[in-house]
Amino acid sequence: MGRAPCCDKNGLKKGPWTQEEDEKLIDYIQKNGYGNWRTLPKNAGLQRCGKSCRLRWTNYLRPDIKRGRFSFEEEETIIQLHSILGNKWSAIAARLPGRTDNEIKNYWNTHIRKRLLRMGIDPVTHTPRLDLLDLSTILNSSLYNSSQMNFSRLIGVQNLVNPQLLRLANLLSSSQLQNQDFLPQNNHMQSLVPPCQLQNTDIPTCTTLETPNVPLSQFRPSDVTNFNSQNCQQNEWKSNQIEDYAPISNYGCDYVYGSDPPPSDTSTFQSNSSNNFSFQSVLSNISSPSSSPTQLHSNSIQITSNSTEEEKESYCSNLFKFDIPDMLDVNEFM
DNA sequence: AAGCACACCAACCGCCGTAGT
DNA sequence: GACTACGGCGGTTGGTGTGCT
Repeated sequence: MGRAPCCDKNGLKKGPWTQEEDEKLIDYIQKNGYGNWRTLPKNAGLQRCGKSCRLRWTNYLRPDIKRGRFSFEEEETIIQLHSILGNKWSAIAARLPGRTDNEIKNYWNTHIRKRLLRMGIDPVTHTPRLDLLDLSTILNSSLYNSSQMNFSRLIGVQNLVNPQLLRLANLLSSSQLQNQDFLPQNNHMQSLVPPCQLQNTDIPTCTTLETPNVPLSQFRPSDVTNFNSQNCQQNEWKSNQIEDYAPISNYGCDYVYGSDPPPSDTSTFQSNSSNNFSFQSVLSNISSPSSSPTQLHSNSIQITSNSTEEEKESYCSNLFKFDIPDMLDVNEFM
């Protein structure tokens, strides 16, 4: 059944808060704390509904709220977290001390989202907006028909493939995804999209660590862990080809699965004997935005809170790229 | 100066999950 | 299990400010 409105329409004020109301609310909470929002306005002498009081407190009056412009580090953190969490503003806000979900949401919608759109990047999927491949191409390809098909492998190369297709592919293969051990440790790249299918576009692509729209809780590091490069050479991938298609977002992907804690140098894509990504380390990296994110690229631009939109945009272009030092490293990753 | 369009952001709305009865 | 109250969340709205013509 439907719920009653959170507040009676009789006599309860709406709209912008006055200074007097703010003072009443602050004074009451300082003396009594905030527990029962339902009864708080009455006790505090406010003609507001509890919901309105809670919102005013959590989004504006709370003493630990940091006001003012977002720093570039904060902005980058938001982008990184959004690529993983999606529109989970409260979850993102939890990683940005002093910022509220509402503030982050507003900032995303008014600044970051527009910038990404200008860059041709879908702010929802964090991938280029153009559909690079149509479904029939994928479904008719050896990729789909392969008896050893494992779409989860594509997580590591989803930068090469339309994410919508990957979603569908993952859906189709959901039964396979229930089994973490189905993937043998050899012959991994057998069913990857051949480069010839990927050369139809020069559009730089980017990706997120997580398959778009797949809840974080459903993401299994093993999907990526099982992804390695032994058969990469079969596909005759060349480093220049990869550069054409592989500007994956850094998004913490600098780290190597299994290398927990993360290496201190996150400036380039890392690869070591484990050939693994560490999703945990990704998250821990994200939680530590102080780790000099502006050093991600050698041609990085010095970004400050005073940087222009163009400078930020330029930097964001780099943010959506992987550094791929050479073919060897890429193979190790794959 | 007036009118318009756009940007920004505080606040609201409606839905959902959970706990209590 | 059904119902209700409540807190929390994400999407949206609308008022205000700003810049352009």
